[in-house]
Amino acid sequence: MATTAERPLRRDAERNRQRILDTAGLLFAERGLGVSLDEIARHAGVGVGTVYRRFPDKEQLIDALFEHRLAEILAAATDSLEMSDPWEALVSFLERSMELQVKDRGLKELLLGTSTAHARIEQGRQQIQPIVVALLGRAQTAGVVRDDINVPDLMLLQHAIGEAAEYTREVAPEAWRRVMSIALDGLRPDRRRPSPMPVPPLDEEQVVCSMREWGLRRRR
Amino acid sequence: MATTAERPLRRDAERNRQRILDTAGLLFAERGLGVSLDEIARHAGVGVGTVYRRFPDKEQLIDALFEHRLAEILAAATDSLEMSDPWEALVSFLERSMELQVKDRGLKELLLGTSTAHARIEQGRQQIQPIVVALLGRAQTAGVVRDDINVPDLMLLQHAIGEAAEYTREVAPEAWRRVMSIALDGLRPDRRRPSPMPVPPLDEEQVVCSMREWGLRRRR
DNA sequence: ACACAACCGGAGTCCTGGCCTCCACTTGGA
DNA sequence: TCCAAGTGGAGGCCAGGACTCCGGTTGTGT
Repeated sequence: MATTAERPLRRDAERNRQRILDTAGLLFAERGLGVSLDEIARHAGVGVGTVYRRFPDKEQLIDALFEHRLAEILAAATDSLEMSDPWEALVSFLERSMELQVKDRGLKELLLGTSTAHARIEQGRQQIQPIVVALLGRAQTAGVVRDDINVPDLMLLQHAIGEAAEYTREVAPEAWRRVMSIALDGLRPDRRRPSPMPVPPLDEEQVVCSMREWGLRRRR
Repeated sequence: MATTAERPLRRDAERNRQRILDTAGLLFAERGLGVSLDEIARHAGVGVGTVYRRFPDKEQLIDALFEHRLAEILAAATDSLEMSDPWEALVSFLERSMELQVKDRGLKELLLGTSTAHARIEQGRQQIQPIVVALLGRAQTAGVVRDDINVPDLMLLQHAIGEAAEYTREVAPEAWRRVMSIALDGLRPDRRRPSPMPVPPLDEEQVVCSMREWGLRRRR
């Protein structure tokens, strides 16, 4: 108690705090939660000390940073729930959620990773869960989604598609939509024809590039 | 020239060499290519020096180790090509290939990763490629696979499913088959009903466990 | 049985990279 | 003006991987 807003930061300090938050957001988004605080400091044009003074540990930085990101996914879920077509509703949520995760690698790691040690994130997840249950349930009772799948299947699917996105992110950042399209077609109980592909397929060269990029992204 | 089998190793040396190869195989399979030679030495019950004497660098160890693994995939491909039903042929290859990759994480990394610096692996890949083209082509002209997908799409799918497998590997090592089943249903140009799921879905607890495992597998 | 080249283990060096502390210097603002 | 608040970044600490070296051991040809 009496810890928050003890007293306003000096103006330069506040400015630095914001800079750190901003760059951390960027770096986490494009390289995942693994980036070091030193690196964030360097990119923010600020000393390491400054970072550590403001955020005693990485957890706090992450929590501060991802709260509203989580809220975005929650919003996507509730928005979708309001759509009248049960299939469109589910698809719209899955799509929006994937878009957010593709744009922000850190968010994805937070969503999929260890639950402990991020109370707020855990709480966010638990707000989202029932909505997903509702979305899936509605689609299934409407008969537009096969009923032998459950929510964990959707999670797995999201994770899988997310990795495909990761693989091609440098070369064809939208290619994951093809994978998703295939998966969505696979969720239907029956259908006459494939849904049209949202983006063109990868060509030979893009594959080679993706392989190279991916290879050296995991240091070796 | 005159380098191979210069002279047979002393018997104990040969025994150690084999031990190193064996344990390296195991460790690469379950933890990926990232494991250090020191660790391999420790698990093999052998000094680090012995490892480095026998395999001047990791590349050579890896090449020696994965040549026949690659051959297995190639065999899966050619075997499948001989099957009469074009759909069954494609499915059988994809399934076998995934099984191998799930069993051996190192193999997967090699298949998907950097092409350079592993000439033999690259060559193996190039033997497999045309067979996959044939498998897919045959299925498409037979009208059992939608024709707006190409080989890179299959790669992406494999990568994606592989990650789902990675995610649940400790808790439900067969769960990836559900994802694959959905994806396969998504590949058909049309169908009346979903194919039956090969394994039961994850329950709540398994999801939580997977999240935890996955979280701490990427150190943090 | 003996000698010795081949082989062994693993302590030790070097290096990279993360986390975090400390303190001499700057600066905002009462 | 003055000083508490704030700053930067050198440097300590530690983990862990790659690789070397050498005193000691062992297989083997004779």
